[in-house]
Amino acid sequence: MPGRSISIHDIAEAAGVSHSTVSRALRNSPLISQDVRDNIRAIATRMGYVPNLVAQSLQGSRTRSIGVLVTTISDPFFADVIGGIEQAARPAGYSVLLAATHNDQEEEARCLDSFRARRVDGLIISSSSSIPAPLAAPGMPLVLINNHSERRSDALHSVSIDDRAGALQATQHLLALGHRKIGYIGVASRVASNDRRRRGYEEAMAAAGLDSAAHVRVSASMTADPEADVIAGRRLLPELAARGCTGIVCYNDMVAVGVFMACRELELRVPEDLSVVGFDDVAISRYITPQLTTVRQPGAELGRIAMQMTLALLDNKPVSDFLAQPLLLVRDSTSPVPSPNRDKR
Amino acid sequence: MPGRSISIHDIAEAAGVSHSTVSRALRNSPLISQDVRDNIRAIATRMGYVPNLVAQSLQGSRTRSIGVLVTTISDPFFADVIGGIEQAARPAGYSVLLAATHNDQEEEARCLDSFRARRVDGLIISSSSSIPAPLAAPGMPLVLINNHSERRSDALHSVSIDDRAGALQATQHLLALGHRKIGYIGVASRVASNDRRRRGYEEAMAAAGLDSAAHVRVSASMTADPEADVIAGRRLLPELAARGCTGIVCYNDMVAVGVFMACRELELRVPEDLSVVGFDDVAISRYITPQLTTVRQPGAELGRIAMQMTLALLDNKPVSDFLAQPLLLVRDSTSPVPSPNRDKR
DNA sequence: CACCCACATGCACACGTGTGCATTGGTCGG
DNA sequence: CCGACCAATGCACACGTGTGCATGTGGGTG
Repeated sequence: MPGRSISIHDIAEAAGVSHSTVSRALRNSPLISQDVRDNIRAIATRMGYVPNLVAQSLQGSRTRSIGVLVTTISDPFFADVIGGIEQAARPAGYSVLLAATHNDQEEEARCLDSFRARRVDGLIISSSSSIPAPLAAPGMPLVLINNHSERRSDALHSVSIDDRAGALQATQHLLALGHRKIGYIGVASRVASNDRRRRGYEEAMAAAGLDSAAHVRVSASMTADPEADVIAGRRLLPELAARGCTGIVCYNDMVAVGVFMACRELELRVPEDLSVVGFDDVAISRYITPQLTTVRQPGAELGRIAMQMTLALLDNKPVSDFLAQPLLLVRDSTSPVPSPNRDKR
Repeated sequence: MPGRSISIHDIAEAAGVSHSTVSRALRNSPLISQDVRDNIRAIATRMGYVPNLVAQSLQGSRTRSIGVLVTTISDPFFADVIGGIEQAARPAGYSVLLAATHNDQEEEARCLDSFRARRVDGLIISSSSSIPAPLAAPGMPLVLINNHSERRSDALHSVSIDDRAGALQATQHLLALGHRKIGYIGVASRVASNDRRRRGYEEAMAAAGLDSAAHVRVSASMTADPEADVIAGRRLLPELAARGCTGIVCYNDMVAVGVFMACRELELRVPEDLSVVGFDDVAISRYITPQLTTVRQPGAELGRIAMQMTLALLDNKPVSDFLAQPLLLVRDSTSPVPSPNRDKR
């Protein structure tokens, strides 16, 4: 029993005016004389008045809140994204409602229903599953992060990174170092972005006149969890190593971590025996040994931009999709291909 | 302009009844005859009705939402906590409102004001700064995570880990391995928990009749950021190494990561030359080389329990504080103290 | 036939806030 | 001195939902 906090009616009674006057005074309306305004504001602070945002939401029909839907919070990349969103939302007076679907279609539907029921003003979705056909109310701003699915509707916008270009860049880096047998390890739990990255890899290989089909491995697991990514890298590397690959392009940094673990088990040295490139530039990539060469994907910035885009849409300003250009960070996990000392089995 | 979604009035008109009947029918009230109930429900789904939760919140005075205040989202430990909270909140029909103060007192006040204005039903705070004197409305459930500050009020509850016992255990582990000169590296940005962990370390040292005062280092930086923790470990290790320490107890895993980096720069081998113990058991601790010996602090579980405690408080059920017992996970970053081959400077 | 009761439904208010319109009191100009 | 205009404030409604109470209707019983 919260005891019901005080409202403008209480203030009105205390000041001997009507509640309308209080409402106007608090909003600094010029209709109210200066002294009455001051008096009311003083009484309000004295009584510890805190405006009821749900009542305001009901009367004007906006809640000044946005829903953020994400696959999982534990993944450091998503955590960065959420951080960026929150950081941009607060100064604008918006609150963020957070929900995590764990790649579960039903769960996702429930989350969206909840957001709809709460009448969020906008929606930011950074989840890989297919965008639900019955979107939120048409006209509600919807920004997708890393899920630019061929722009089917005019109402949905996207902020994303150029996955294809990133993977292309990563592969070209390995090619420039002299690697010829280069593998790709991906995950099926993020279908769309995985496909784009794989395609970037294949494109670079094809341009160099190299075969790639035999060196692609994609984990079938559908659980979108950093742990699952690590397991994927760890389990899929051995086959590629056995096939003589000297370089690996990974779907993301967590997969690369798994590759590192597999290498230790196989007693392969990184980068002497095997060069590894990651994707995302998650914090962890600088903390492992050797430090990971990776494609930078600025999570916090993507989140911030998505939020700003949402705000612009709420103002009916025109916005255009944002495609971030990836940046290859060369660190210590890649080196020139080893000379013909092919003593490995 | 969202076009104003349909309300129970619209359904009432379509069904030729009053809005009260619709309201009762949708809530399955036995007051309404079965056939009318079915008819109304059918019309509702046909029209795509989605109840307005803000109106419901205004009328009954609960929002079925809880505010979560956290220092930073990027820190993997906090991310785990948030994940646990969210996971427990959804099945109970609660939404979580997320905000991050970055150890900024003013920002924290603003966040709390926002939560108050939004009339959240409960509050979960996992931020280290001092609890603001003017808490939320008295009677509002408030659960603190890892901030059990001497239980000043009867209204605030806590879920936390036994920091002292954890650090004690970590230190005893090193002592059992024969280490005598053991250092502690902490951070000032999380005052309370850092003090408790330091005390556990000192207690273990004192019990073994060893000096500890000279081997304690605490980073003065107040930015609560995983990056800052890494920097702290990296910057503070060299002095302790120079003083001949063979074992280090770290405030958390991120500090340990920093220690690892410093060791590489100093060409110290872990664990041969230096044994390192972390705290938290963040995912990253299993991914670095060597895998980190650390004290497990189950973030997701703490979050889940905090949420369940909040729910119990909302039901006016009695709850008691929860103090999780830490568990030492011995991995590869600790080993017996090196024999007298003291060739180090 | 009258009365009572159960059942089904509508009326009206409450929740807290914002705002269009009416009302009042005062001042100024003609 | 009277009308007109302006400044300041109150009235009343709206937003969408839930619920106490009143209303109405039908059937059964005395």
